[in-house]
Amino acid sequence: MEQKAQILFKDIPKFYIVDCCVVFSFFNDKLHVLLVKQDHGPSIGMWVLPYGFVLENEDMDNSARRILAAKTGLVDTYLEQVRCYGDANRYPYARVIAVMYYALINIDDFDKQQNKPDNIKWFPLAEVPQMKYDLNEMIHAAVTRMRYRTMEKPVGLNMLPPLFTMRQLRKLVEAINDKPRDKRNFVKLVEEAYYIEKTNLIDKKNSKRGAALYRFNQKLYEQYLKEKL
Amino acid sequence: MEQKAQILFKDIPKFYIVDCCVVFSFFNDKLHVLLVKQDHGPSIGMWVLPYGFVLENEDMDNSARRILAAKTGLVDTYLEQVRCYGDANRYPYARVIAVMYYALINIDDFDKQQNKPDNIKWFPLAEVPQMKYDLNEMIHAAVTRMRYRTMEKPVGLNMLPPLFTMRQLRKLVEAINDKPRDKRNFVKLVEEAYYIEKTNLIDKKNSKRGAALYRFNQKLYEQYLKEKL
DNA sequence: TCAAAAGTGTTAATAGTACACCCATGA
DNA sequence: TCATGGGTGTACTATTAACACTTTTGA
Repeated sequence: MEQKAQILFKDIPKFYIVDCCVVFSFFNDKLHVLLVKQDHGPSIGMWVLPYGFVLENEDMDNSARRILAAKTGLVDTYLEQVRCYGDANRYPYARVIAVMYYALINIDDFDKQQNKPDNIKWFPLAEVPQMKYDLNEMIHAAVTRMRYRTMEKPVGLNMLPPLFTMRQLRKLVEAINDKPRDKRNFVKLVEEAYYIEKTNLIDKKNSKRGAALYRFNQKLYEQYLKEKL
Repeated sequence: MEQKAQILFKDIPKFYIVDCCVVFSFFNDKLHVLLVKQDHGPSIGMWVLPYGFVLENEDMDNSARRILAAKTGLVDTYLEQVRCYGDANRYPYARVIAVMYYALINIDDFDKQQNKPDNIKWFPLAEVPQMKYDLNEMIHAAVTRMRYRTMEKPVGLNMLPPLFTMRQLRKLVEAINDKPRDKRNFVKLVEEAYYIEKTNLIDKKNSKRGAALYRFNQKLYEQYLKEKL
């Protein structure tokens, strides 16, 4: 294989590749994005997206998972590639092609982690600072894609704990779409999505009266998908 | 810059990058995809997507345009990146990362071109052959994205001539969504999208009575977008 | 006892779907 | 004169949006 490749790929240029992650979480009724303060290199002191080089023999998606785990400690997170940024001059120090992913994580899982890097910080989406290169554009593209995907599939639940109240869910949807929802209409909407099942459990942390806890049911979701056809 | 890069990027692996194009056109009331019969290399004789290596100092999108122009002769085509395929073993002869685009072209413009390569062929979408690697998956992803995009923006018109009849437009939409439309309801839909303006011109090629020709009006479209807010 | 969040139905407006006949023309 | 595709309106259904009061309970 190596010899064949040498003939076929003679004089073909090669490129550095980085995976960039736009990591979303939800708390204080707001979407947040995780940024990293650079501690070396030409952007030292600047906020950037978590990134890392793709390695030899490493699937590109796995590379993104590795980079994500390095900053958050989390594995098995929801991760989706958005697109690739390949302009010749996007990064001034070398030709580096960036493949951008977004991840959806539950902030409780993140908070539980030990030994988190101290150069990371959650920014509310509306307060993300101006960054270098095309990083702000990346976040914008990630938000757009995430919005679309959360309408199409219930992946937004990755930003909530396994048990959540109707209020939490509504606030999440409001934050994702940056638009308030009528409380009663929202309940009806969720009831139609019957794969979000009401449990007998009551959350007493956020109200005196207590609120019913709901959870995602995978089996019911598969049934729901079949019925929708 | 080169010296700095040598320090920063010491021991970082580099990769070959190809752009792949899923080229769509519309004729005989069907969507078609352009495939290329390989005339060299390990897949000789097989149908593949038009592809080519990204060059040094070439923006990745421009690379896709160059590749597209080589097969179709067309410039200024509608082109959108879909995503990047980066599994370590996706291509067995070397680590090659593919960035996939789709293009929408008007078949009349294509047919007008001189000196077209003779190893290319239009396949109706339903008759695309089984191909090597992840190429069929790429087409599927391109169709999905193209469907979504054509609902969101009138980019599907790139597959019609500048002047088109209501029937052509309806057949195009039917082909894109693989679903028939009621003729009368469709007219109402297009009338609401008032940026598709009726001209005084009549097409007599496809019917004895003659059919009104419509065209896209960019100014009206911008106005429409403003009003939609 | 009262503040704070939970829970709960009905009506109006809008958007989408179903459906069938006459028209103009060239062959 | 007739076969072919062009053109047109109305009624029904489904979906979405608007809207306000009562309940529970811990502090």
